Amino acid sequence: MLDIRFIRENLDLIEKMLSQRQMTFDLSAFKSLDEKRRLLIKRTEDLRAERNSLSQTIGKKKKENSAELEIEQIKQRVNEISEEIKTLETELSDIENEHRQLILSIPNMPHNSVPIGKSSEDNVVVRTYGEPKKFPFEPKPHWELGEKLDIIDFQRAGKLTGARFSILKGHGAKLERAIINFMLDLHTSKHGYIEMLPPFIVNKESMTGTGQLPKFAEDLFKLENWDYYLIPTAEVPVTNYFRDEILPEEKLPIYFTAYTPCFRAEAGSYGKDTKGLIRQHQFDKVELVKFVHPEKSYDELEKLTQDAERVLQELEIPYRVVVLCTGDLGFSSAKTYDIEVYLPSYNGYKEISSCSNFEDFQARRMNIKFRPKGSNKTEYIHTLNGSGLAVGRTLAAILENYQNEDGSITVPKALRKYMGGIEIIN
RNA sequence: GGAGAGAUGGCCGAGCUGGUCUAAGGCGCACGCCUGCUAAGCGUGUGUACCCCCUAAAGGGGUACCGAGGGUUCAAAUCCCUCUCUCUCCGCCA
Repeated sequence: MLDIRFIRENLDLIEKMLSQRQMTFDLSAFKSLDEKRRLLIKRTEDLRAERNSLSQTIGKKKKENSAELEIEQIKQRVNEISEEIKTLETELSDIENEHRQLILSIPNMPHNSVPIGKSSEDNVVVRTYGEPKKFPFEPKPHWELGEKLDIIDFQRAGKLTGARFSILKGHGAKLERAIINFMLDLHTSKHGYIEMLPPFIVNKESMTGTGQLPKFAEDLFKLENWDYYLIPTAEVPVTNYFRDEILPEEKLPIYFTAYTPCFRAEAGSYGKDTKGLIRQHQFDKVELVKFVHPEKSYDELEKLTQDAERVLQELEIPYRVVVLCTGDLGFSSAKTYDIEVYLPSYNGYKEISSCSNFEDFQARRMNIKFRPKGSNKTEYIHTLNGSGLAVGRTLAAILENYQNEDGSITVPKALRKYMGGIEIIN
């Protein structure tokens, strides 16, 4: 959410931003609605002020034992005002609702270092790590490797649930667990994050706080008969942890990491990545979340991205980092780096982590502030998050990058102690 | 699931037989004074959101907010209803 006054005073900037994000938005509707709203507020508030002062007068007159008739006349007048207020209030509440929905559906302003572009094709590669391995044989995609080794079962998952679900079995399940533990240990012991295991179900307020609602309801799984949703990412419960709180400045920055399954309906993704583990309705992810001082948030974004990259470095898997252009940038984000892992089955790179600085966009929605030293005023903090990493895609990347000619998988050195010393899956 | 108690500003905490509540008091914080230093003391100021006026800046006025939403009333932190959450006890349960 952007500041209302900022929107009002910078409509031309907003318009430019929206077109850079490839979005259409009726700003003139906002303008007239905003003016109407302010006019109505003024009128109702003036009437309320009159009612309040008349009511006080009645209290005083009663104490002074004034004439009943006089008091009755004032009551009569107040009743008339109240009627008028009631009419205006219904009108106003409709307008307030519409106004709020409009503001909540305006995306964040991109940082000025974000390249301008139309789509993911205009994203800019920032750095590349490692060289894609040259296989002396034809490498297989992870879904073939996984099924042959009987460590991933897509068929029966379809029976149990439906499309875009999978079952990990035996060493596949163990590898998933190993990856999760490896990532959590790395971030807690080397990067200073505090581990959290949050609820996997949250309410509407939390979804609104991080920006999934009201705009992206169709991407979420909602529980029947409850106003609760399955989380699409740990970002939602972890970032909302401090909703409606004022944090002491000396506590900043605060780093959290959390493993959770993630549930995504992804209404708009039919036909994309239909094979394998890449796009599932349920997948595991280790998330990184930061609450930081506004002046430090861009330094923190660089550090957070490096923390996520470190996972792939330790696993010795090639990747590259791209900065998303305005047309590909997420709704709430001011700047995002994607980490893309090398996948032989794609003959290229695939997103495995998305690291974003939301500046005060989420903090304003969630009302998370801090009190700067030497000031009585509060300010919004900045929030960031990034995957550290998507576990399913990491497993896929390991299978594909560590495959041998006979279809067996060499376990990356960093994971062996989490795999009970197993060096080869076959 | 049953019975009871509670939710008030950054924090603690009074008010809860409706009308100077314009939410006491304390702590914390900020500024100033005082004191060789420190501690203590004294004074002043300190919530959020929105709207209006004024503006270079400062400032001034108003409305709403005492867990959330309704209701009664000229007037609600205070009375009534519904809901949420927390705590205590009982029941059930991995």
